[in-house]
Amino acid sequence: MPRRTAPGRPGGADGKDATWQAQKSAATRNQIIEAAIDCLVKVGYARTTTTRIASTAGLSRGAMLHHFPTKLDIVKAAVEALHAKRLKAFRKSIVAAPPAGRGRVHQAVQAYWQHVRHRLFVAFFELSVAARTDPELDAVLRPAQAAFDEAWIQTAREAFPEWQGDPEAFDLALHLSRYLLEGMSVSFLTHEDPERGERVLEYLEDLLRNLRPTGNGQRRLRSN
Amino acid sequence: MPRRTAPGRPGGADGKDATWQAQKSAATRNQIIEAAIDCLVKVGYARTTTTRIASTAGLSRGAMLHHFPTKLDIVKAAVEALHAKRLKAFRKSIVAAPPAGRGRVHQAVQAYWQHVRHRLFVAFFELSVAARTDPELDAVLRPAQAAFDEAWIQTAREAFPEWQGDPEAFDLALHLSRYLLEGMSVSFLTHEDPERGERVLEYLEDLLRNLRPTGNGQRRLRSN
DNA sequence: ACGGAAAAAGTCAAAGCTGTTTGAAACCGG
DNA sequence: CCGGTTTCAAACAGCTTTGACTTTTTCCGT
Repeated sequence: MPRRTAPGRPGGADGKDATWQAQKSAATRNQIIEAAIDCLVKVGYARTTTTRIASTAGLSRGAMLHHFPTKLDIVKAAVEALHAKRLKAFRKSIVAAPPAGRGRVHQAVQAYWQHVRHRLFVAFFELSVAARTDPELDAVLRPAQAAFDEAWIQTAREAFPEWQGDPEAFDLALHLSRYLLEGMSVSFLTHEDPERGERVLEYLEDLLRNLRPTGNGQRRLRSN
Repeated sequence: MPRRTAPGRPGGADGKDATWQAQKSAATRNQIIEAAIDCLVKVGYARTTTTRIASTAGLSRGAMLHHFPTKLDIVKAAVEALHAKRLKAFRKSIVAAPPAGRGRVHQAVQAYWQHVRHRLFVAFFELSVAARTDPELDAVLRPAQAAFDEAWIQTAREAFPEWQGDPEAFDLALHLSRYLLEGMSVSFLTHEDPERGERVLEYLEDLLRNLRPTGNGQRRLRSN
């Protein structure tokens, strides 16, 4: 019977305090994961090499490879950590919304806008783009993304019960906001100066206020 | 006095028919550029190597390097060709819009939607993402992108004179459409199945119809 | 203190990439 | 036909990356 906690398990997972060594191992793994996310943001996926990750984490490549035998193992762990952090941050910002009034939509839009401006989104975005042409990475990212999307939508449903009377409007509002804000964020990331988003953000808030169900299940905005 | 047209100049640029050799040279360069764009779409920027471009173009790497001494030279030529093609395609699709009525907004939205779904947009997108973390590439792409944006906006202004009574509304409509459709396209490129865009496209058309000036310079949609 | 396990570091081979150089083939005007 | 130019192809050197393997150091229970 092994006498020590296996590497990778967080300390205390078996109900007993982990040895210092096991805790140190878990801390090193976390350090590597943080370094990987850092590299994704700073130099993009293509230049996120095992050499650069190890250097950023402050240990040798050999040491790093002891914890994660292949680069894909690091990427898997980074994807998992990334999505957990993003979901946690999103939940936290959503609960800060006022219970009613104009400020509620404003806060929700600002929350998602900050979400897509965050370095964690940049890291995720780099992985997404690389996965388009990398089947191995796609096989890792796709299920994780599906799980994230499911949890994200569930979080939004719970946070905005007043919309559930009109699921169709809610679905439209959710996707409209997501595409628009992610599109704007990507534009600012790649080639635009982030100075012209405010008008669009205000307009989106107006749209969501008009889309919001009024109690009779009917949206106010009508086509010409 | 040189007796032959310099490589790189299109045949007939000096007012005389180019030699067959010069035409062949121009055709080879075009072949290389097409191959580079193909590689960007198929394998992404990071894997678009000189080896792969030459192979796709159907000639040796040495031959290719005779025409473009460095990889950045190929990229520069590809960026130029890409933007010229995208602008041409955009202009062509815009003039197909009906002169008035509901169909006008529909056609304009469909035109831009097809534009951002096209392989040329994918190639441009790959370059954009790579340029975020590559100063050398950014130095090439940024001015080209600025010129493209300028020409694109000018094309839109000329194609939609009825909006010019309300430049603010036009600017909002333009950016709203762009961010939304590019965000949706990027989502479909990277991780989503392209099956849920229709509701959003219809909604965008409604928004644009509501934003369109009615002659008294006032938008119909109002905030709560 | 000791032996075994784990963590850390160093080394190696293979593969691939880029830009440079050299050589061969094709083209063209005199 | 010939010499010069252009296009094409091959070879080379230098660099970087990855995963595997070996060695060293640290840690821990007996």
